[in-house]
This record gives sequence, C-alpha cells and structure tokens, in this order.
Amino acid sequence: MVEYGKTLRMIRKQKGITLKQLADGICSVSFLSKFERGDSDITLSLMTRLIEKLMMNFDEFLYIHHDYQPDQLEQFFKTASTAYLNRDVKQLKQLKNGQINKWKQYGVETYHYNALLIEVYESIVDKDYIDEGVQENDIRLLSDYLFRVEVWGYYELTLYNGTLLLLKPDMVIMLSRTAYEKSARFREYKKVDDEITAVLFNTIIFLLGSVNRFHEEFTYQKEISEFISYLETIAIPESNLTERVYLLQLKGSYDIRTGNKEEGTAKIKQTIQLLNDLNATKMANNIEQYLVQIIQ
Amino acid sequence: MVEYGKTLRMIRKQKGITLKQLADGICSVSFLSKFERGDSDITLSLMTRLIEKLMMNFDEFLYIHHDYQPDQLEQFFKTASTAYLNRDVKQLKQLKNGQINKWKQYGVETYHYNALLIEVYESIVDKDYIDEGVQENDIRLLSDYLFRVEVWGYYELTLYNGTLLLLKPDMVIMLSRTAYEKSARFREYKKVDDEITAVLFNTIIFLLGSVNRFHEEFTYQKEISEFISYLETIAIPESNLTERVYLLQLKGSYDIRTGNKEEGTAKIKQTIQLLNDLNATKMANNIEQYLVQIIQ
DNA sequence: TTTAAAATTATCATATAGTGGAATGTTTAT
DNA sequence: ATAAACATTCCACTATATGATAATTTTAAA
Repeated sequence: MVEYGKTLRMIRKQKGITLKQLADGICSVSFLSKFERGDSDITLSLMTRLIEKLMMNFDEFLYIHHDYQPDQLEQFFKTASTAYLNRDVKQLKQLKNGQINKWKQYGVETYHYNALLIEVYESIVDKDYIDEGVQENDIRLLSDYLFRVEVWGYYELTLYNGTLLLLKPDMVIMLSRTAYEKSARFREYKKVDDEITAVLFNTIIFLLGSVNRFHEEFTYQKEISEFISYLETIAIPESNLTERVYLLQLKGSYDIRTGNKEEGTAKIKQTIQLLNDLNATKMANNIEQYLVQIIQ
Repeated sequence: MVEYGKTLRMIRKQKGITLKQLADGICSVSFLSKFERGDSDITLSLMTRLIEKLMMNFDEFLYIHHDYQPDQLEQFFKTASTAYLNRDVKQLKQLKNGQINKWKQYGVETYHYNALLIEVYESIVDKDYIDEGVQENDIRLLSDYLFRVEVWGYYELTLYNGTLLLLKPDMVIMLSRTAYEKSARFREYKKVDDEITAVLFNTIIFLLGSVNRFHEEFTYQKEISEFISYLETIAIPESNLTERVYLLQLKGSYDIRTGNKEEGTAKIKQTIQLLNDLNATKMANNIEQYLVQIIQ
C-alpha cells in the first residue's frame, strides 16, 4: 500500500479545508482521517471525488506525491532520450535490461517494444554495437502492434517517434498516416497533440532524406506534401509559432530537394533571420549548419 | 461507484494483454476480471500499478474514460472563459450559482473563490451589472488565500490569472512575485509552467496600463523590468517562440510608455513583420490595432 | 488560565475489496 | 471434429475499506 493520504492531507491543510468539509458528501470523517494518516488505502471512486473537491487533478496530485517528479512513463521516455543525447551507452544498456527483465517476467509485449526503442538508440550511439540489423523480426513485431492498435495515445506516438528512423520509407508513410488518423480524438489534449505534431515533423524530415528503392531517386514529393498539409491545416494553430518556423524550414528543404534551389534557400534564410530576431541564436546556428550541408 | 474497470478492459484488450499478464505481481486474476466487469471498485494503490503496466498515466486514462473530455477543473476554467469570451451572461450566471451552491452546501471556500472569478467576468461583460464594486470584502478574502497558500499549483495560478484585473497595482505586484516564487517546483510541469508564464505576461500588461495612485504618472518601470527579467531568464526557452514574440511586443509597449516612442514603435513593427512572415495574420492584425491605440 | 466549541482520532461493527481454485468458455492445432 | 491450451468467470472465503459513535486533542474566546 502506498500512503497517498499524507499528500492529500498536506494539500487539504494548505487550502484551509477541514476533514469534515472535505468528507461531506463523499465519505465519513473518521475514514478520511484514517486514510490521511496512512492507516488505510482508499477506493479509486472516493479518491477521484476528493481530488476534484480540492480543485486538483490526478496528474498534479501524483506529481506532488512523487516529490515533484513526472509519472513513470514520461520519466522512462525522458531518461531514455537523455541517455541517447548524452551518448551514455552504459545507461542505455541498463535501461534496456530493465525492460527486458520485465518482459520476460510478465510476458507483456509492451516491455519488449520499450527495449527495442532503446536498442535503436544504442545502435546509433554505440560504436561497438554489433549490427544484427536490430532484428528484422523485432521491428515487424513492433509495426504489427502499431497497425493493430485502434487508438494511438501518448505511448504509441512517443514509441513510434523514437523508432521511426529504423523503418523503411514505405512503412513510415503508412504508419504515420495511421498515427495521424488514429490519434484524432486526442487533438484537444495538449500533451498527446504535441506528440502528433512531432510524428508529422519526423516523418517529413525522414522522407526528405530518403531515396525510393526502385527509382533510385527522390520520389516522395507527393507524400511529403501530404504530411505538410496535415501540419498546415490542422496541427498548427496561429499561436504555435515554433512549429510554424520549423515548417518554413522544412518547406525550404523540400524546395531544394525537388530542384527549386533558389526559392528553398530563400525560405531557410528567412527562417534563420526570424530566429535571430528573437534571440534564438542556437536554433539559428543549427539551421545555418544544416543549410550548408544540404546545399552541397 | 464509478465503473472505471470497463475503460481499463478496453485499453488492455487494445494492447493485446491478458488478464493474467496484467494482474501478475499486482493482484489476482479473478479480482481483475471482477473489477473490469464493473462488479467491484478498486484500491488506488492497485489501480496506479495497473495503469503503469499499461504504459499510461492517470490523466490520459481519465481523459479516455470521460469520453475524451478533460478533467473537471480544467473544464470549469475553460467553460468560464469561453462564456466570458462569448459574452454569454446567462451561462456565466448559471456557472456562478453552481459554485455558490456548493460553497453554501459544504462551506469550502474554494467554491467561493470560483464564484468570485466568474463575477469578475460578469462585471466586465454584463451591461446591467450592478457595480457593488465586486465586494471589496470578497477580494480581500481571495488575496488573503493566495498569500497564505505555500505552493501555487494549477488552480491558484489559473484563478489568479482570471482575477488579477480587479486588484490594485501594488497588490498585483506583490501577488505576482509570490506566484512566481511559490510555483517554482512546477517549472518542469508543462501545464502549470504555462500558467506561470501567463501570470507574468498578464502582470506586465496590467502594469503597462496602470498609473500610480500617488504620483498620478507612470512609475512602474522598475517592477515591469523585474517581471520582464523573470520571463527572459527563466520562463522562456529558445524553443518557445510564441512567448518570445509576445515579449518583444511588450518591450515595445514599455519603451513607448516610458517616452522612448521611436524604439518602441520599431519593436512592435518588427513583431508584426515576424508574424506576417509566418502567416499568423490574425495575431499580426491584433497587434497592429493595439499599436495604433497605444501611440495616441 | 479556563472553558466551550471545533477538529481529529480511536474503537468497534459491517460492507465490500481482494484471493484461490474449480468451472466454464474460447482459441488453436492436429 | 476434437482435444489441448489458454483466457475468463464463478463461488466460497479472508482481509480490509468504510461508517457510527465515543473519546481525545486542538483552537479560540473570555
């Protein structure tokens, strides 16, 4: 049993509410007291109503309870991507083993997918990584799962964002479309919506760098326009300028990629100008380097 | 009892996990089945672990459970501010009465504060509003509460953002400082951090429009710089361009307000240019109108 | 300090959350 | 079509969440 009651008591006291006032209409005073002291667990239904009456929500409550740390899932993705960015191979291996152990213990496949995500990171970062191709088989398992799920939530989107790099372009096109469609109901939920946007951006960037196997030349124009149109029409409200700046940059890259070098360069230079105007110098420099690279 | 179990079952099935796999290490299979069918409530501790194993968090789970609607608190603030923006006096009155009834029923003061928030909206929107000054007394109650609370969370910040307009400038300065300091631990929590940023912006805008009672002239330069510095140094990472654009605009207004008309106008014009470059025409137009107004 | 009122805790009774295992239903393979 | 393997439900039982009431502690006023 976890002693959530103590956190509840702290919050209640802060707001100057008595046991009686809080319990009224929800549960008995004596029980609330017992729960707050850590002498009893509590039913989900009761807890929901108590939290509502305290003008809170579960997320914030648990965030405080865990000493101002995000929930476990978010922390997992965060730790993994931090280790990746720091090229911390040891940490990555450790994380992976943790997930694999859980997978073996419970047989729950999602732990397997998590391990796979980390393996992708590993294969990029680790020089000594023995390239068994990040198991074709595993990748099929993962994409099968993503195709099967009917609603994509935070987990699926974030997982996909992390593993997309390892897939074949045609697979990415299909999956990203699926992701976009099957996460529609979350469009009002900021945390998930941000992941949807990220999927679209990652897809476009990935396709810009891909070459069609059969034609040996750049032929994803149609698809890239498709995903750009998703971004333009739905995912980016006027108030989300950061995404709009990125989009401008991507459009520029697209122009260059499709032979329209002049116009593309102009767009990217405009992006850099915008960022410098807002003192976002790091971002501006990154894009400048990118421009030099892509022009060759 | 609320039948959360049915939602859980749906999610579990989606992920292709069996009762046994999910229950393993957490609770018995038979109980999980019972819970999922809606035949039993569940303990908070168990539910937490089940949700974690499903790679979810409470917020997202409840969002789905409530048919893809946000939690009650968020919905309250949203409904209120929508009614305000639509100048829907009837809706506002209705909302207010709901909160007042709860206040009377339980004696919990937070309901009272909520009612007060709506009254502020009402007093602005409603032509027939009888100005009893939105009770001095009530306002004191509210600010007393805000001073008293040791940690400002989503509720306090959002409440303050809505009522700030009715306070005296000196009060706003003190409270905004308090808000900034006492919400420090939430800086990594996006939803709350967004509210912190909003408080700082609202404070600056409010002070730009205020005149010191004693000097009968504009004398909040020092304070405005203080809040701008909060925004610059901590609250706005490079990637948050929208806030940076707003900030540029505010700095322009500040320049104009302090007599530096030329430089200020230049900054605001730059803001408008940036927004137009990104096709954010509505925002650009709004600021243009604002510029015309302020220059007089 | 004294005292009354309010807020919290302790005690015990009972409703219900949660377990183990047998029975039933469902899928898969031969 | 049938058995075998697996997933879920049913039932009897135990542990514990929750309520009613009394006892204690805290707060506030005189």
